[in-house]
Amino acid sequence: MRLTTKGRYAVTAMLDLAFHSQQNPVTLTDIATRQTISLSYLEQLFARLRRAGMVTGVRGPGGGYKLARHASEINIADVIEAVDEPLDSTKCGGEGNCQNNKACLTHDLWMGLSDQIRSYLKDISLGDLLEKHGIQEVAKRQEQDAKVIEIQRQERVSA
Amino acid sequence: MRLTTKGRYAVTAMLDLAFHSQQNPVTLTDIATRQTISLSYLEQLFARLRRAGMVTGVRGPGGGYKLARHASEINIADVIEAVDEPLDSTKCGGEGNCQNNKACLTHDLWMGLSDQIRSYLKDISLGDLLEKHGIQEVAKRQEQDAKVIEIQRQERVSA
DNA sequence: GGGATAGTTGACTAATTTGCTTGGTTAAGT
DNA sequence: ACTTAACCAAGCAAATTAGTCAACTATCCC
Repeated sequence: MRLTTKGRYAVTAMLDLAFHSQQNPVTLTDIATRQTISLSYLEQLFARLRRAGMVTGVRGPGGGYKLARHASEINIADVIEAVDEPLDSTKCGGEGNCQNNKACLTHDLWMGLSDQIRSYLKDISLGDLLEKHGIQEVAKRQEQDAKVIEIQRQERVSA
Repeated sequence: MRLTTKGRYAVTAMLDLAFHSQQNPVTLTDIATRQTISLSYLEQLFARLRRAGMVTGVRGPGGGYKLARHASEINIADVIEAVDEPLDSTKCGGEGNCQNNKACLTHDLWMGLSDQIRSYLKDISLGDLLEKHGIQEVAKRQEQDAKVIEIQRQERVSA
């Protein structure tokens, strides 16, 4: 289990998606604008999330992404593991043969620690986070900000 | 709070140190041999650990490193944060101005999550890990393995 | 004192990952 | 047809990881 900015981006984007895709699909462009993540990087992350079966893509106008399951049934650990590399763990792929073909301290201790963190994150769903106090206000403000940015963009285009 | 291989190396090395430095200081060469981590990489990690006041260096023959405090008073979170970069968090250094000078979703959610992981790791000390079942056996075997490697090295030198 | 041991420091490098860009193709709605 | 937006792929700059090399300093033992 690793915790990097990549995982953070994925969780943030999924959270944004969970919040805004109650009825209609949400475009990556919208998420990119609201969360200030580059569109193409989001595309890469969502390709993995889609392959992991966590989101479904809808093509064409009015399309975008939706959660494949309810927000309360998608946990943080799965999101992070979907975008992270297959987590080679140490050098042995969970074989426990990293040192002279036997288990090393890393395996017996860090792996246990890692499992505890994973199980901790598995108990937290996107739905749990959405219910947290204050999220609604932040998300609303981001919608407003996004509209302002959109208006500015259109003014630049028509100028 | 980030979790990468760098932090894992640091925890593994500190654990090895905690186990072997009951009486005498332990050289980085020994740790490098037992844990198969490159000596120079260990040097970099221990330079940070020393600056963070977690270990003390003893120079000269018979020297090496010792824990600055008792193993039960050194927690995992501190070890990881000592070797990791000053964790710039997002783009704002904890200022909460990452998006249009206001807080973003990342701040309100991921940061909270990160804090929970940190406090979780703060409750686990090196001493706790040492007491875990099975550690003693692994460490003993690693000592044996290290001796074999040393003998092989000397044979190559004298040959 | 002189040499061996061992920590300390710093500069430098190769490989990998991260985050992002560019330029497309394909499916679906209008 | 045209637009929208998912999907796909190659490539690239910056950061991070992991490791090398070389010089220097403190300490112990003979």
